[in-house]
Amino acid sequence: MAEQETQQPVEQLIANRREKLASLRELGVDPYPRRFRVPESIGSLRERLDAIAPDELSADPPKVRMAGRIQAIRGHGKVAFVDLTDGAAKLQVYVRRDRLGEDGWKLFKLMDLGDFAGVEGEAFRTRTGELSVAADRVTLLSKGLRPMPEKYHGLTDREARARQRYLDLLANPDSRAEFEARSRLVSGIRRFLEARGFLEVETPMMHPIPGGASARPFVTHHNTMDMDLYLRIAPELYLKRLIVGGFERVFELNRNFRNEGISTRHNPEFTMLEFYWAYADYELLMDLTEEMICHLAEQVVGSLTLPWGEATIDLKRPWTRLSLQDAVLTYSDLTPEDLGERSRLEKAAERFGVEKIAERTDGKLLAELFEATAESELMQPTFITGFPRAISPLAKSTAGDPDTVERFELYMGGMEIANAYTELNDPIEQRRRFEEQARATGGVVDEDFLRALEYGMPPTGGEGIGIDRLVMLMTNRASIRDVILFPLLRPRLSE
RNA sequence: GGGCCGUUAGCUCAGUGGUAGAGCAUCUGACUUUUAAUCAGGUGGUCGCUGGUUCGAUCCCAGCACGGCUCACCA
Repeated sequence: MAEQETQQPVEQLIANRREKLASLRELGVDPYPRRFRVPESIGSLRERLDAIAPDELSADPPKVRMAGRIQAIRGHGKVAFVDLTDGAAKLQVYVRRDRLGEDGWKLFKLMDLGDFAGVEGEAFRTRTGELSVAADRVTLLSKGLRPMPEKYHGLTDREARARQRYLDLLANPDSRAEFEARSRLVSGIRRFLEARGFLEVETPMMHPIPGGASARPFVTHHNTMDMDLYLRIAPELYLKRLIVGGFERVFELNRNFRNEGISTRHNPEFTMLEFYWAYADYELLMDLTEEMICHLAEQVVGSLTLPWGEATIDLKRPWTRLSLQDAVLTYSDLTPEDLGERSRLEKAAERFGVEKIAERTDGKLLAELFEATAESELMQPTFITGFPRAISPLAKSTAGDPDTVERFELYMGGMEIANAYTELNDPIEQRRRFEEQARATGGVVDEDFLRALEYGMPPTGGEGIGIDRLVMLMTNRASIRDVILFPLLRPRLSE
């Protein structure tokens, strides 16, 4: 209907395909049939056929059956070559008019790039040696109405790639490979931890009290209970309740939500691994972290050296361990005296552009100086230790040094990757820290968590690893948006 | 939120103060072993949106939208 309306260009291309769709229906063809069973993927079919010697293949051509998306059509008059792909692999189909018959050929001519097709035929090799299937029958499995991205350059516009990820995955094999790598990484983590007796658990994503980190939460509301809830900023306090409950090794690998700025390293929802290990401490966690990340790199990348922009990250163990203070001293011209008394510290902070100096504690200033001087320089895997107690409310203090805690952060590629500590399990000390924090920032004390600690929590080591950033490192991507299938973007008004 | 940059055909990209071009895709024709098939011809544009300057703006200026990088916020 309404054919005389002014047609926009895409609409013309769509109209072409809709006309073919109508023609197919007139021929009695269902353009969206219910099923087309295939015994195997194109990749596995290919592999099987590749193993057959050429003369054997031509002597006794195997009957094959496969399905996939039409990626290319090279027409040659009464013959055509079609690339059929299932995303992972592709196999060429040789279509002949005399082999399909008039009806089959007419039907084939109504197919377009991007349509899904089922093919039955015989395998053979062309004279250039290309493994192919001579089609006896081509069945339309799904008609596409929109034109596919260009075959050679793919889809490069970064905004379009993120908004229409399905097109990115279709058109850019590299992108697909990176998300497959992400999947292998996540599954590798599960197997690694399960093999060591860790139990995967699921704790609430909606919290009555946000806790476990200091970021601003997203707020939502439950109507029938008439209560505000916060999307979790960290699962930490729930996982430790499970340690209290007697699960001695637990992990959770899922989303956290933080209502903060967006950058190449921050997405409002991101994936975090947190695990807790009873009777362990942060020293053991460092060993486990080295072991796990090396294991994952070998599994996902196949190597312990990771290309990272202009640099190369070498995961060979052992990794450098450096205190927060030594890191600042190493990556700046500051002296130990500059980091000593308050006035010197403030001066140093000012010199490196730290803001709100007056209202920040000594420990916070040191951490700020670390960020300003060392963080972006830490390319090789480095455990930073010696964190001030004042910025670590959930960590146990170092023996003989009440101002420092048993905590480390792992840095690689100039990014924070992990954060871990020997968990504070003294309920009285934990209450003091919470109350101190509540006074300073106006937060709410999680009484239920404190009550759990009062029942007794064993000495425990706990760690969080930012999975998106780890994927960035393993796939050499500079932006977190490249490793999240559907990163948050503002909606576009048109469309 | 600040700074810098970008937005041209479905896709990938050129380009100019005088109403826009290429390749791929699409359409028509030729072609029975091609593979970024080839050859010939055609269709396709609100040059992100809105204003301003100008005889004339896709181009210059301003605002807005969306995106990229970066700083800030933030672990």
